[in-house]
Amino acid sequence: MDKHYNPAEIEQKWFPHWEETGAFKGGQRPGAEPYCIVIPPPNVTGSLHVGHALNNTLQDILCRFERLRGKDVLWQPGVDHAGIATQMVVERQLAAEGLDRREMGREAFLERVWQWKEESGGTIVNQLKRLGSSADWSRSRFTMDEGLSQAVLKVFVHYYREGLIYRDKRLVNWDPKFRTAISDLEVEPREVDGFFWHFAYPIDGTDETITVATTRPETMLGDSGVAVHPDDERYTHLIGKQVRLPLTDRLIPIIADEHADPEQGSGAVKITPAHDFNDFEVGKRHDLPQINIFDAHAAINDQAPEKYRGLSREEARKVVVADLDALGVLVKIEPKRIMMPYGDRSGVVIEPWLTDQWYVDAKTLAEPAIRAVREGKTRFVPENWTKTYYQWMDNIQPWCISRQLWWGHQIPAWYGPDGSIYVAFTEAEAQAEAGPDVALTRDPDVLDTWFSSALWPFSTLGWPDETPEVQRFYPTATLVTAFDIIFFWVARMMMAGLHFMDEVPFRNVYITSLVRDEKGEKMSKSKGNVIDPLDFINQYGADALRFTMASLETQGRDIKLAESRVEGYRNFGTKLWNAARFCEMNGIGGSADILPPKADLAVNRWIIGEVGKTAQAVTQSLDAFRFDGAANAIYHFTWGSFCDWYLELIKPVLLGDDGPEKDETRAVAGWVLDQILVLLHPFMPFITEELWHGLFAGERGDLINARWPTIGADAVDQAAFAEINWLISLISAIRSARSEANVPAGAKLQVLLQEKDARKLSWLGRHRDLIMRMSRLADIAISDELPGKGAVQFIVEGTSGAIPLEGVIDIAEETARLAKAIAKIEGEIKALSGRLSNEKFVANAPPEVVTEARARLEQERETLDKLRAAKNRLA
RNA sequence: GGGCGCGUAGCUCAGGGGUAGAGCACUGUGUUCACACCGCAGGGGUCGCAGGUUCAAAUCCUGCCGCGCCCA
Repeated sequence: MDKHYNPAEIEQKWFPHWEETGAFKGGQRPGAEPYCIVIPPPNVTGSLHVGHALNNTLQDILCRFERLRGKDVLWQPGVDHAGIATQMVVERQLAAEGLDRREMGREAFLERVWQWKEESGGTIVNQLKRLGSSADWSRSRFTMDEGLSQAVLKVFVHYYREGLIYRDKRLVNWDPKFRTAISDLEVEPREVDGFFWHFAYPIDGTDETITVATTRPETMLGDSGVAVHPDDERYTHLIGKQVRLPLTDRLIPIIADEHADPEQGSGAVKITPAHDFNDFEVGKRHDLPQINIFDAHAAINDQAPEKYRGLSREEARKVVVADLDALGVLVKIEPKRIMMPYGDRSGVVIEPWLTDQWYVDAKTLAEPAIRAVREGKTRFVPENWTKTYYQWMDNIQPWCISRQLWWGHQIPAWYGPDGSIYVAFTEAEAQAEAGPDVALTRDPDVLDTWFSSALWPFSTLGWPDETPEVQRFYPTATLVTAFDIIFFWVARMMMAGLHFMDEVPFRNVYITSLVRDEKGEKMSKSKGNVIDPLDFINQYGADALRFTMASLETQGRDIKLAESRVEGYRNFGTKLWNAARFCEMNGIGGSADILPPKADLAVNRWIIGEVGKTAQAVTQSLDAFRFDGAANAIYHFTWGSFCDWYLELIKPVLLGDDGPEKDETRAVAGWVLDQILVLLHPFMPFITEELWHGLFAGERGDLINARWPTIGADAVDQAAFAEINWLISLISAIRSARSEANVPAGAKLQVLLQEKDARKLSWLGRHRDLIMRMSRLADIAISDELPGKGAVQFIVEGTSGAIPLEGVIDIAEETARLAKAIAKIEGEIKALSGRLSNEKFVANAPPEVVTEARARLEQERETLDKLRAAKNRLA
């Protein structure tokens, strides 16, 4: 083995090996329980960010864990075509070449997109591989693949025929930059500085005016009413009268509607049904005309007076305000913080716009999806996300699925000259339905990307074909994803899965934490605080990054990712590496056996028990999705128990003469190291696979296919546990006493122990040399009398001890040290005896708590006596 | 306005009625043939505040203060 741990070298070596040997392939263990995770498909335009790194680390931990447990694991990977994002990227490229998609035509443009996808679309997949993701890459899918497109087609047609998809003219969130509709979820409301413009509209046939306030004055060109609250007495007399709308000279009614808030502004509000979601509803209630004054670019169209036509929203606002001011209609302008909708991709202000679009009847589909969670068929972890899911599902709105883009699944709908609609699998079928002489034109729009993502858990497995994978792996076990796509994706998969597969798409939904930067701020490009996980991989290795992610992944709290943690876990890798090297140097190797070797020595029996406890802790934690708990358990065992104690405790045996003790110890040490490698493999796959091979020359296959430990906490040998615990405490106490008395590290001293207990004396006899070695002593003697002056004293597990140090001890300092220990223990005794003398405590507390308190009190009193005696000896 | 969550050691966070924990940072020290990306030893916390429930509260309940997120 190399003297130094070099993550980069190891990682390069093992990933290709695993892929080439087919270790990631699902369906290899026909007799075993299937276990399937579908990857949340990253955007084809994407590159690895910390969110992906976290998410895929956790998925990989689960998959490797279940593989080691013997399940037939399929981690289904793939990539999403990301309609708007991808079209943007390619359009930007075209623009740089002076080209425009509309000029080149749909077909040529799509060819360009595919070309781009082939060349640049694989970036994120390679990055996921660098992380060590053990997905079955040979089955990788793309939402625009032939098979997945078939699934989309089938779903659309079926939904349509069942009346779950329909075409409707409604207000949509219109993105004037991309000139497409987007869904509610793609709109990002932001609070910005704006104004409230107050206008006094003249009331027809009177000298009165009615004042309305608006944050969007230009929309007044499309006003078709003014609303007041029915109970607002200030305006009761005006209801039913007409306003002469300035600039347009149109007459519009004053209506009573509860939408008008008497507390807001003047209490009267202008109604623009074609350009505001609330006003749209008000307009419908009162049958007001919907006057659409914008074109697709959000410029003023010919519904407005000629003067304003062709002006942008921003220009129109200035001109309208100026003109109203000139007419004396402008009452005042009030600065105000207002909420404005922005497109999450385009960053421009979204325009509520009246268009024909396709909708999914989400409300109907949501019902079974809500029920499935309520009945526990799908479980959210952490559980509180269930509420978020219900809250959205209970208030779900029709889902606008058409997008005025070219990149995506084109909607399988054809229109006749009279506007009649034919939805079919093919054009021929539509034609057949329409009749031979009807000229059909296909709907040019494509579907929302999430429409295809919603089918991901079954479309990737081969549906609509009845593939063996669909049979075997649906429903999938666990979905690992972030909370921000519970609505976008999780909910929609639930709906589609239940509708077409008649079964939930996954049993568990594990919602990961959000990764923030070191200071707890959300990472964003504009803030410049984005951490590139690849930097950490390059610097510290994928294993270190993965372990960091796992150990920081606590349920329900954001992750603040600090480089120091990554560095620390790289150090952990180095520590393990060196421990393995030490084993190798001492003839310790792995074995092909999963059960612990026979052991007589207490240290060996002890460490086997510790492995059992650790294996149980890691297993239980992973079963409960407690990634932090699992990572910490294996970390502490490896570093704290194995390296710090076990390896030190067995050194005398290893350095001593050959014989059965040495053989046994080598066998146990090798077995323990094997268990560490298996337990750690889900977290740090590369270094563990490397060591697994480095430590065993024979044939036992790859670690990725090894078997998870079968022992648990029942492997603990109480006698060995007591003995080794005593040993560790004694060594620690001596070390501590030396250190506190500032004894030079090199000084070899004598220790005197006052001990009569036969069991402890036998332990002492057995470990005498070891204790001397590990606490740097020249001699250990049993003595009835302990020296006071000129000695450091300590009490450990009921044993008094002293280290004579003629002339070195500062008596005052030593007295103070003992006094401090006495004071501390006196406090504890006081608290304990206080509790025990409380009748109610003795009567009400569980008996074992009372017994334990009594035992502890006795122990503490004994220690106190010994501490006092030690202090007295100093006097 | 509705919902969710968080305030525990200098920092980052576990814990969750019955002895306050970890990692990092810090301090001292370095003998030993795995490891200075290390060893050994150590300091450091009225568990946000105030009430309540209980024999017992960091933990459960209520209110308040501070911080964050989601939805309207």
